[in-house]
This record gives sequence, C-alpha cells and structure tokens, in this order.
Amino acid sequence: MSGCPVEATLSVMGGKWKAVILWRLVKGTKRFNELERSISQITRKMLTEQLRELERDNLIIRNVYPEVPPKVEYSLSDYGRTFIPVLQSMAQWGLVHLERTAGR
Amino acid sequence: MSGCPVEATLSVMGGKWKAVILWRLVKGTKRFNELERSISQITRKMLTEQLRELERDNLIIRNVYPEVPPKVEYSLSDYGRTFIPVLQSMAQWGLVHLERTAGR
DNA sequence: CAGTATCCGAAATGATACTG
DNA sequence: CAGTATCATTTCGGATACTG
Repeated sequence: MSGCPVEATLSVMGGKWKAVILWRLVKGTKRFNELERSISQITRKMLTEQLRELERDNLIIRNVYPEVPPKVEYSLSDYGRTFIPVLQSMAQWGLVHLERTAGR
Repeated sequence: MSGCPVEATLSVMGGKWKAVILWRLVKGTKRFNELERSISQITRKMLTEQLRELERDNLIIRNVYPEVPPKVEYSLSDYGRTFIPVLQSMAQWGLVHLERTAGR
C-alpha cells in the first residue's frame, strides 16, 4: 500500500457492493434476506462474500441466532459507524448526479 | 440502475483508481507523467483508460498543448469540483484507518 | 433461512513493445 | 511526452445445485 488515504479507504469499501451494503445498514440492522431483496442486482454469493470481508475488516457485526429456521442479523460496528460521513457525502453527491443524468 | 444514490456515485468513481486520480487533481492541474509517477502502482494503460472515462463523465478536463514534445494537462472540471467533499471525507476516514492498521 | 460448493465465461488488469 | 496495440493473466461475477 502506498500511504494514500484515499487508497486506504478504497481498500475497505472498494468493489461494486460494499458501500451499498453499508449504506443499507446505516438505517439499522438487517437480516440476510432483507439485504438480498433490498439490493436487487446482487447475487447470494456476492452478498455473502462482501459481508464476510466487511466483517473481517470490523466494519460490520454478524449476529447469529441459534433458531430454526436460522436468523442472522448484520449491523454496523462502532468502527463501521465512523464510516457514515463518507457514505452520506457519497449519497448526497449521488442524488445530484441522478438528477443531472435523469433522462439520458 | 436502481436509483440508489450511493450506487450512482460508485458508477462514476468506481474501480480501483478513479478516486485516487481525482484526489491528485484536487491539488491542481497535473500532467500525464506527473500522475503516473504520483500513483506508483498504476500502469500507463490503466491511467489512460481511467482518465478517458473520467473525461467522458465530465469530471475532468483534458488539455492538449500542440507542442513537441507533447504536453497534456488534466484538471478537475466545475462538475468534478462538486465531488471534492466526497474525496475529502474519504481521505479523512482513510487517515484514521491508516493509523488504526499501522503495524499490522 | 442463510448460507456453501463448483464450475465457467466475461471483464479487469498487467507486461511488454511500439509510435506520432 | 503521452500515449497505442497486443497478448497473457488474474479476478470478478453469474448460474446452478446442494445443506444444516
């Protein structure tokens, strides 16, 4: 790694899905299927992989309830919550960008 | 596209390099070789491709001086400058993250 | 429900050589 | 200096089937 802070951030939220997943979790804890339905383009495999990586990087917490049928909840960790300002600025810019490109 | 604002932002700054390139340009106009040296891991091909896409999305401006040897300068467009807050929040979070992971 | 496992094609990225 | 062109390789992502 090169010490560039922007690269450091990308190393954690890089890829097509992680920022989107985190953004869903800003609004609160979500179950696996909730995430899957809410991010309609993602496959189960991708979702699983990205969640595992986010967990490994300590941004999210995975909570397994020992029930049948299984119940697994994902939420932002304290560290993950420090990422919210980044997500918010991305969302805000995205809103304007959506307007700007509307109809193209 | 799904209308998710975070996805909209990723569609423009996604990939491994675009945010890093933009971050370099926040500090001012840069020549091709300056960018190449400043982002040590990037290949010439990647840099060219990413710059072309950023130009297509109107985030940067490419200025060619008709000289020999050639001189090409890249800078943020007005629209690209609206992206600076996103880059800044990414950089700020990245700084903390670099500290946190220092020594691992 | 919340995953894993396997396979495979497509896309992203890299190495290297060449050019106006 | 600022690129292209070409080819090799690596990674990503989708389809499908199976499981505790």
